Amino acid sequence: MAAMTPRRSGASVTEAELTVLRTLWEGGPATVREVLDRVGPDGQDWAYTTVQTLLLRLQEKGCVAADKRGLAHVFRATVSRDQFAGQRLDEVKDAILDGAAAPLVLRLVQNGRFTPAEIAHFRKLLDDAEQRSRKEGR
Amino acid sequence: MAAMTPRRSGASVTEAELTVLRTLWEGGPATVREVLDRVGPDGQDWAYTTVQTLLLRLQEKGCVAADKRGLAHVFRATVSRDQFAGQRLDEVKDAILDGAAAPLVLRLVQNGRFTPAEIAHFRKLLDDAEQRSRKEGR
DNA sequence: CGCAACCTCCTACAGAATGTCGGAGTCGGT
DNA sequence: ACCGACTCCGACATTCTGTAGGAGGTTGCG
Repeated sequence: MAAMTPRRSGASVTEAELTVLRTLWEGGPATVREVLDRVGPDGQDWAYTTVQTLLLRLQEKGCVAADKRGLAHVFRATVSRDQFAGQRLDEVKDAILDGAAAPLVLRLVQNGRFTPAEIAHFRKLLDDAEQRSRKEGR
Repeated sequence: MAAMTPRRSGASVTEAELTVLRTLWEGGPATVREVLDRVGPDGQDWAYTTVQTLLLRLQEKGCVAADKRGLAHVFRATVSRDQFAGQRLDEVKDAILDGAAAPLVLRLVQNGRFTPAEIAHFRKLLDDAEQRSRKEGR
């Protein structure tokens, strides 16, 4: 019996890692200890090295980068929250819908709450999209 | 050192499982052997029981159901492709963006290609969304 | 100067998740 | 009774995840 084929290379940030990543998005760059302090109030009772490992793995996955400040490393997210969500979104779109975006837009717009400004923005984007499809249409 | 905390209850269909699920979406209900025949051309050289296991696990996860036809089971997806993608979408939205849908709509509409009909539909939905926000606004 | 307080790097490990079956037992037709 | 197709149950090698421990370097302070 053959063994499991190697897992996909890139992404796939885990739950715990995501928790850490979120603290960076929400509170900005931080050292291991700072992250530890940030998640503490949320019930995460991790050991110092646990946070460190998580940050390390996140670094290997390219989601965070570290700068030296004195002897400590200051970690910062290298992808914005929106970019990150966008990647995940594309994975869903491509892996499940073969790239079809319409069903997702549909759901999002039907269930979501948006500010008038956001709605106006979307209208504008739709105009652009319409232009694109018209232009490429012939 | 404590062990890993139990994984989230519901979803989380794996790669291999998704491959199987897709054959059901694309080719309709099928028996183990039929699924096997469907994935063969795509390079998947699985053993009969492998497909069976995948289908079984998918059943446990509630994504497919089986009906008896003679002695064989005919499996069918219990969630549509769109529903499934929608769930995944919501996971991304909630886990990463705390429920904010706007960034996702933005990306989707900016990068996607849509037919005039789809665009018209989206416009309509935006009108509805606007109504909702207006009504609830005061 | 020597120690306490921090930090980093490397290694470890238990349990769950995944991918992949094998084999025993059952059912229907020839 | 035998063959082929099916199902059910169990198994296992790897990898992934969560969670650390411990050795060893820095540094400010009494």
